Amino acid sequence: MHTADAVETIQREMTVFARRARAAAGRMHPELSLVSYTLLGHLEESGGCRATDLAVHYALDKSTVSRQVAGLERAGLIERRPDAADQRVQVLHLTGAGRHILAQVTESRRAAFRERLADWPAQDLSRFADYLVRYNASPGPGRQD
Amino acid sequence: MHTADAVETIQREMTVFARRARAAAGRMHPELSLVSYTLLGHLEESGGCRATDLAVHYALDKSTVSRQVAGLERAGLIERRPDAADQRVQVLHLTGAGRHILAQVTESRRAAFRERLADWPAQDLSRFADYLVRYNASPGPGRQD
DNA sequence: TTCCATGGTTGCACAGCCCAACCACCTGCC
DNA sequence: GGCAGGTGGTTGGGCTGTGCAACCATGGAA
Repeated sequence: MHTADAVETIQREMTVFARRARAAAGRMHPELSLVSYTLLGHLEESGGCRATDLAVHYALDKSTVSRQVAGLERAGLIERRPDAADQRVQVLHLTGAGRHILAQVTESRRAAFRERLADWPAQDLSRFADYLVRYNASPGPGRQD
Repeated sequence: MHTADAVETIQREMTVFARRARAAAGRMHPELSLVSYTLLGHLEESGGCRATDLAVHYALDKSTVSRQVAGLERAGLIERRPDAADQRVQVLHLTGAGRHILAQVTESRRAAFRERLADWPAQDLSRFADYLVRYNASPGPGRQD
């Protein structure tokens, strides 16, 4: 495959994937949208952070994050803790329930991916993962984090 | 990288990508949403098809496609032609303007991807493209096409 | 001819998003 | 101290994309 074709293909396939991912996530886990899942995952990974951090990391408007966070708190999946050093700040943390749901959804997502990738040779899997990381890590439009 | 980790990584990175793609596309091309772009692209590629075909291919509700198509027609980017064999059917075709805009957006998207992938070795590009095709082609949740 | 399937549209509701305006707090400078 | 400008967060308003359900028109088979 020539380089130009490869770039073209990557563009098209990434787009197709993006077009489907949200809907697929919604069908798989009606209880936790793709957005919520992502935010929860980030909280777990970071061990708690501010709403602004989430907004910056995901290139979302702070109002969007604010409403998502409000929803997640209403659902009892996260809690806000005051920051001792700055009264404006609320540090967001997963609750037990949040951690539980996140683990469940992660597991079922993982199972779906595993099934889908079941017949891939290990080396291909590993390379694919590497390429995705490299792609997402590269600077580009829509990447302000 | 172990297989389990690779699967985990692929899941996470694909999700991150999906989270960003729509917004990035919107920022890059306010005149043509990711959805419209995708539909136009499919029309170009297929040389004209029915709304139902689009809906099936992209796992969208037919009402969604109907509205998208209406918008694209209003914008003068596509036209509907009656199907001689079935009076219910409207075959959708790109107009000259549609072809023109699609080419522009494709080119600028291609440029963005190219820049982003500029320092990738050709072999990696080609393998990455191949993996994405393979992934998208595999059956899985959210894939009814 | 009658009945069901299929292609498409419309009404309705909802999620996710952004922008702008706003409040509360922090920080630096006078 | 006190004011100005920056920062974290919320709220109001509006748009797009989406699905579901109900509907209409046409096609096709019993």
